[in-house]
Amino acid sequence: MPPRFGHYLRLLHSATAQSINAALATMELTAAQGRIMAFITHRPEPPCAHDIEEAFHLSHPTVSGILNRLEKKGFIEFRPDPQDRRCKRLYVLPKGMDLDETMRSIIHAADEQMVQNFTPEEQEQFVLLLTKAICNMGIDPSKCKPKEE
Amino acid sequence: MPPRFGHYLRLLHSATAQSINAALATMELTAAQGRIMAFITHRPEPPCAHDIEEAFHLSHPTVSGILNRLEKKGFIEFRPDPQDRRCKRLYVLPKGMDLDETMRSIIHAADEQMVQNFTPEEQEQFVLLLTKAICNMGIDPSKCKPKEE
DNA sequence: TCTTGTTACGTAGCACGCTACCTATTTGGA
DNA sequence: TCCAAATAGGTAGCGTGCTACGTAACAAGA
Repeated sequence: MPPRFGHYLRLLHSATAQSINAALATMELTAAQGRIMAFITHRPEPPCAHDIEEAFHLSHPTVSGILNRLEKKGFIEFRPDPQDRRCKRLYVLPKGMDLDETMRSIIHAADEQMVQNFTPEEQEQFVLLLTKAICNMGIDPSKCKPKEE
Repeated sequence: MPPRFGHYLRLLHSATAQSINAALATMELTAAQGRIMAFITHRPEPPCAHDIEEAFHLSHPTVSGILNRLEKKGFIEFRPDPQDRRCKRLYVLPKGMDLDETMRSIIHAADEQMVQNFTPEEQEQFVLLLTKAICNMGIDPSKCKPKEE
């Protein structure tokens, strides 16, 4: 029997994404939009699009599309940076601030559900194996840290 | 520090998908198309679209789109089932057969790369934790077995 | 200064995943 | 038999991911 890690990875990833999407649907948000809202909200300084590309390891057209949808829905606002006119700084509007706590708890709950019956040692091992595998695929997980900790 | 399993999962999944996509690009295939080609090729009987939906846990419009692209490229062929006119049976054409070995080795190589420096115990543990997490998200991994084994 | 390279972002176009809604066929019970 | 439910699949429309290409602004060396 071949390893089939890729197969299991795909199953688990899509299951969690769908779970989060379903829970966030009531507040007009998707999983991807929620993760990025959390990132912008909890930054010490208003980030620009490029910061999100690095933190989430996404291409810039992908980020651009998500930000445009967030702006259209009134969750965030773009303001030009006077120091560097190439950057659009991202500001969370009140409508976006309101969602923050509920949204983060939903995303957190999905993580908890995934490992609900894991022992603390298993959880630790799971993170260890995941990060090790990510490194094997040529990505530095420490450079993709959406939250400050 | 929160668990952030979802974040790592997303990173790892997209990294492997991109790696496979890059390797398969020379033969006009994507990762999703390759996995489904392998499934159809190694079935004892020609499957129908519904078999693929179950094996990969995908919605039927998703499967339908991938199959249509495979047909357009001449890798597979649809033939109506005389017993049940609702089904289109999927037949691999010679052009698709030719790719099989190379394609499977590419997909296998990505799995190997992911766990290249894992001990056999770590590999076993990784599969165990992944399947356990998949069950926690309400999916039965044993019902999603793309290959016969 | 000017030119060249890098950086931040825009747009086009595509694959893949979904939900929602539709048709056609089969199946099973009254 | 006939009607209703279940099943297989189609289409529309959208969000998320990508590559490839273009533009504007910044940065650094000749």
